[in-house]
Amino acid sequence: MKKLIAIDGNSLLFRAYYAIQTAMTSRDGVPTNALHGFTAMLIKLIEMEPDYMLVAFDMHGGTFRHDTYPEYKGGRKETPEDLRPQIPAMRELLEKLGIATCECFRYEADDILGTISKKASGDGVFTLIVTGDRDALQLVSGDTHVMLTKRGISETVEYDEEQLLKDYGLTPERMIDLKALMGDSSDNIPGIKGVGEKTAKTLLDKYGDLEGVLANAENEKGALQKKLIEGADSARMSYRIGTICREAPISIGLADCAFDPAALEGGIPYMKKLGLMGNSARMKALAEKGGRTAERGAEAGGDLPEARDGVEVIALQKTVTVTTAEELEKAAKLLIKEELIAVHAEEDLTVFTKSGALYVVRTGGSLLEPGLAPDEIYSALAPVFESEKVQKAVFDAKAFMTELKAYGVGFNGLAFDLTVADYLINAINPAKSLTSLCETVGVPEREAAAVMRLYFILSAQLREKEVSDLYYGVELPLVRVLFDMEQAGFAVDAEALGALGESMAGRIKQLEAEAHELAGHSFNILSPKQLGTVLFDELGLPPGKKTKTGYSTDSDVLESLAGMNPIVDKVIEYRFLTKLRSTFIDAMLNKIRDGRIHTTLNQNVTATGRISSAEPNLQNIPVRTEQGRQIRRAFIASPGNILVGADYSQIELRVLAHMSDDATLKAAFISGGDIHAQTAAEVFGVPRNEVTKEMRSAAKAVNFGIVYGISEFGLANQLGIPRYKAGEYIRKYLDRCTGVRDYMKRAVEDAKKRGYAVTLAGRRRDLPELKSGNYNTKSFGERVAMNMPVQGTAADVIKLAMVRVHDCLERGGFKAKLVLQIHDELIIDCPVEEAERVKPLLHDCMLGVPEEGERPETSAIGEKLKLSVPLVADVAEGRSWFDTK
DNA sequence: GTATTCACG
DNA sequence: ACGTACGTGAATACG
Repeated sequence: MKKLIAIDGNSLLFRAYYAIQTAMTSRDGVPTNALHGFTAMLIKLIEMEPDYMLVAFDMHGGTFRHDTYPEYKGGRKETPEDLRPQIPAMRELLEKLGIATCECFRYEADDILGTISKKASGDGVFTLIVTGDRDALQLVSGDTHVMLTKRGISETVEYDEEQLLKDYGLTPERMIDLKALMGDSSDNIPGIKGVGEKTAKTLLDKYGDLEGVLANAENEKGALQKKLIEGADSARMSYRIGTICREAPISIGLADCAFDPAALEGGIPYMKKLGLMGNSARMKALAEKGGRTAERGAEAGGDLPEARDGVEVIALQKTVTVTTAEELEKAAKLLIKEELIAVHAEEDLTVFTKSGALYVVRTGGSLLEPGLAPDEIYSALAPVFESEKVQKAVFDAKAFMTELKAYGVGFNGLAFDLTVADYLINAINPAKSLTSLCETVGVPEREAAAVMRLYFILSAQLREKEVSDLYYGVELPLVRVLFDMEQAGFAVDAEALGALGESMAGRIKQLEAEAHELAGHSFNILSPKQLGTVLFDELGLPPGKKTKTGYSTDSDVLESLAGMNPIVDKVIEYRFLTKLRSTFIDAMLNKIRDGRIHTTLNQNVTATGRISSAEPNLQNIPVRTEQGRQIRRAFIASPGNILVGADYSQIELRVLAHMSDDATLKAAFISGGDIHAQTAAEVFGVPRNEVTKEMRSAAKAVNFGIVYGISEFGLANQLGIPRYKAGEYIRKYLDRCTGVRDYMKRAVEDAKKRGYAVTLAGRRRDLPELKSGNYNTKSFGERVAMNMPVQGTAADVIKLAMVRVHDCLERGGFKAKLVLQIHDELIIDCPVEEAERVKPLLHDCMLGVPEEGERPETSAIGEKLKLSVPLVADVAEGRSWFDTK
């Protein structure tokens, strides 16, 4: 099927302009920041080998859709001064590159895209619309996809009907209804006032479409009913404004958009003139490639670049396209004999073998194009994926395993995970997609062929950075551990959780009413802006800190106001309770699937090596307040099971004691007892039995501060004491713990010298901040240089423990399963009869007892993580998470 | 989309 | 003189 790429020129330039704020100009002084971004994107799109290309532009001076409605005020933002000259420059460049452009009097770029894609569809041509404007999503169909840019233009998401349904829960046509209801402030589409995305979605789910919603207005309650009735006209107008025209009188046809890569050559001199050096080189390569392909008659592959940097490269020998069940069977038979394959599933499933064969398994399929359904593909290839003998390299193995699992297919024989390797090589900007990884590493292939190439390149980089043992010993085996934890999920008592929420409703209502009463009028307590007005302007309370946008109303400020006006306590409690309810009760209830919550555990997000949890985050379930902690009663063991939990005691301070080799700190841990009290005794120079509560809590703050890379200001802030006093504490601490003082100094010096901070297991974090001339940036870098090795080593320790626990449970034939990790804590859902054996197993693994027959890399990391102070882990059990303490 | 706030380690 | 504690994720408000 032929392919048209249709681009919204204005939208993309706008996005690129905001994404790249650095001032750049061409030789004759034209600003070029947006041009850089745009051409980079253009190159990316040309690499997709379109048959047709078109860039559409807005034409100003009133547009058809808008000025048919006199009540519509128009919503076009002023084009920034230094973006303006870039638009004609872009058009000139496109012309020289032989890429068609189009504008249409009284129509927007959107309408042109809508019109050309409809034409293409009629001619049996597939269209990819590229824009930053979500409005375009209404154009999605079987043969029209929309690629949206995100975070400026660096990331893109391609929407087909399925993806749209997944992200928005709506069909393309209903996207217009959604906008008609919720409006769009950036386009000045009014919608219905007071109806946001959530309400709009709920209404559409209930009544189908906009007219259905409006017809059923009287079925809704109170305020919403009123809004719907009063806003009906506004919504209908918004609907018409929001509907992209697909019959615009454009002067261009599909044939005019025919794209010839060889013609790109013509734009190179102009690109150089504009100062787009890097991009012009890439463009030139594309032009040459295009020329050659044209001469040879579009023969794919065959000209892979030579091996570089001494890295082994497997040349492509042949491409096998699989479109029928018979071909699939044949491919499965051949693949099962392979020792190593690279696999990638994005649009098509691709497999690249060690012998250089590329299999492209066509998914989806349509009347026009053959293809296979995912369940056919996966079940036919199941023996390959499930075989330990066929080793596999994958971009994101956990995601792939999750995909397979949805079709009941397992996965074994993980040889390499690119995302995890990339994370060890550069933890700060982990790759978001295979394509972006290819770009940063400079790999020309795509899909499975790229996975194979990257496998060789990244494994060499792991060796260079001396993180191979950490990778093969901990991070790679951890992929399956995390996958199993996600799949297992945490059992939740939905009724108990719901009841807890119900029980709070009355109090929340009461507090709200009381706060409004005390303010003398109703207002939104959760709006920092409105709350600030009430507290500081109307009630005359003294404002403390300020934020960028106005008064700060955070809990520090509110605490300091307590007692000055009874409203303050109401606000504090109101905030607290609504936080518990919305984040930890309502949101959790929405995430329960067959009685369990399945979080996603991210292995490549944090800069220090920790794991993070999302959708939902189970690592921040309340514990510090008694009322918040009640939520943990709803997190329970499976029927017939019990939860076994264990947490490390003071793991970061123990790691610090080891790394600094500080005599005082080490002695404190070796003798055992209360570390904060001991620190207090040292800092305040009193015997242990004379340490007061206040002294202990001050010492505790100092200990935290030390781990974070202490500063006088930070400690003073935390404790609410004057700076000189905080300085005194720190000096006293460091005078007593000279080993820590030396360590801090050394940590910064070493990081400066090496350019990165490093943990005991060898995990690195690059620290370009240390080279900065900016005091703040540099100071931040210094604190990170002190903190990362400590926090990161603690992460190394518990990750190693997780791999061992998982392995021991599996090999011991236990039914018990790890279900959660919270940085220094592990939780196992354990059959009652296994508990007495699982508890010591968990404890041993956490304390670093090596396992018999584990892989040598794991043992090597175990050796590196042996500390000179004892590790302590407290094990407990209970029916609910509340009880495992 | 960004800012603010707050939950956890 | 500068202006901060380290690492996360999520809900809400608002332009």
